[in-house]
Amino acid sequence: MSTQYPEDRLQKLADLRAAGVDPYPAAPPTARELASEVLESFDAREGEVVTICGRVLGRRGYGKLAFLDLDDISGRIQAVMEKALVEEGSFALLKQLNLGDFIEVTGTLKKTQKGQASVYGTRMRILCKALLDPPAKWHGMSDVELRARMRYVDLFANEGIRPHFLKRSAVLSSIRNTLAQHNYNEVETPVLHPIYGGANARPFHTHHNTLDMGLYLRIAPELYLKRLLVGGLERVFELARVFRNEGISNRHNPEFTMLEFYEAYADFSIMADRTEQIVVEAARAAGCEQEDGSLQANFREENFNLATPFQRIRYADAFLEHVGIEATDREALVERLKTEGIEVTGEGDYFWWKAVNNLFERFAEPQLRGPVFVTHYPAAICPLAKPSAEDPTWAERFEFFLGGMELANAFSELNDPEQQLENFERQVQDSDEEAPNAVDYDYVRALAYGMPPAGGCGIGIDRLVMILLGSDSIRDVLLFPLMRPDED
RNA sequence: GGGGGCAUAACUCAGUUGGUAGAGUAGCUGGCUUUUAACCAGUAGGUCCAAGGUUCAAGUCCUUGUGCCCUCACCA
Repeated sequence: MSTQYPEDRLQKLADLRAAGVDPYPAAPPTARELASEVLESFDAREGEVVTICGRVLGRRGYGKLAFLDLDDISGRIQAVMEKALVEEGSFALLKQLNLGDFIEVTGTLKKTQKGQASVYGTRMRILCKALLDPPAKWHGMSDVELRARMRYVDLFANEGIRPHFLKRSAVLSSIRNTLAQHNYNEVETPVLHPIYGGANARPFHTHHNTLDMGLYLRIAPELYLKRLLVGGLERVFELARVFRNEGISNRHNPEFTMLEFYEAYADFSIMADRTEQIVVEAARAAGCEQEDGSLQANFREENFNLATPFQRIRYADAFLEHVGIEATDREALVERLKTEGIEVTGEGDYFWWKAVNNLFERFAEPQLRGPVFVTHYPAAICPLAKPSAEDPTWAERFEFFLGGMELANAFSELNDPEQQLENFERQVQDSDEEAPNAVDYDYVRALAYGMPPAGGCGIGIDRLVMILLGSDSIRDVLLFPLMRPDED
């Protein structure tokens, strides 16, 4: 990107400075009011003098009269600059004004002849001179690549984008509120991990110079959060940015936000209750509430009713329904795996169930529109979950599906250090390159000091926001999705 | 990584059969005291993504590369 600016802009800058006007004044404006607040109370306040600050996004100029549209976080208000009314020098500033500039207007609240509530300026001050033109006012900036690369332009040039992203903020606040209701504490754990774990994913590598130490960007905060349970922090959560060195798609970004929360003396079914509440409150915060009080999300031309309680079905039942075979019918499964071309890549339960789960993902998951909790996953593929007491074939685990996507994953946390060590060692032997690279012995030692029985849950926040806001692509809910560098 | 598509002015887009590059908006100059996509007149603005190739002639056809989008695979 060159730093060539249009000559006329540079000329205006020079003219302003020659006239003793600072195009980038330092002093913050005082007693500034928001556009929408002024407009809401306009009738009662007509005749009052107010000060408005904002970006000029519209201008309709006449010889001795100009209408300016000022845009701020709250909305838009029209300023009218009438030569007869403004103080010496302010009107001349209009000559140097461009769309995109930030200005401060002080003036009287008054309606125009057409009845539009406006600020009739008596004084105008340039707060920031823009050197580049905003996009065409009518079409805005619609190229998806440009919008993502230059989100700073997208946000002011396209209507509805700021409210859209503010809804994501509202969802995050709502999540914090919901967890606070249950006495959770927000914590921060390391992003730089010497050993990566807590999920199956390829990590990003990095390096610390002074310690001459290889590090990974975390793929999940899970193992650190559970160390906190060992330490006696009974209810903790982290809104964690995590990093996975994998493909990019309309539902994958290399860095994304995962909520993980852990609760001592709880189990996976309590985590399902929490998840349900978090999703419902988030939907309310995102504006999914309808006139009849119901919560509806429209995602990819499909409607999802978020009425509680959400459906809960067992993995084995869903498996039978959609795959057509009992998940424990080994003979029939061997046949089916063969016809589907799914290989069992090793000896033992883990590899067997991995292959079986492949069938589940292929045939059952696409049918799970949600909201639905699928419970009791095969224990062999749940290295961090506690096996069910009634039948250790199944783990106390659920995955939550909504909009055809897996949104959450939770279990009763495994707190048997010897079992955990065994699971870790088996994972490391797995030839799968996404499996953890080394046994986290420190985590096993932590468990050996005793971790209370607990439930834990992870929710993919970006995907939740996609569904609640009806965004087809994860890039539409990320302010700055990862892009290849574009030399221009 | 496989398959398909797109790339032209700051922005949004036209560009015919291969024949000298176009519009609207924004910008600039001038006019205008009630507009709200203001209007009127004038003016300026281009590495047609990049590099090759075919051709008398390429924005247009071919090859390769780059970026983005869609889709499949992997994942959350």
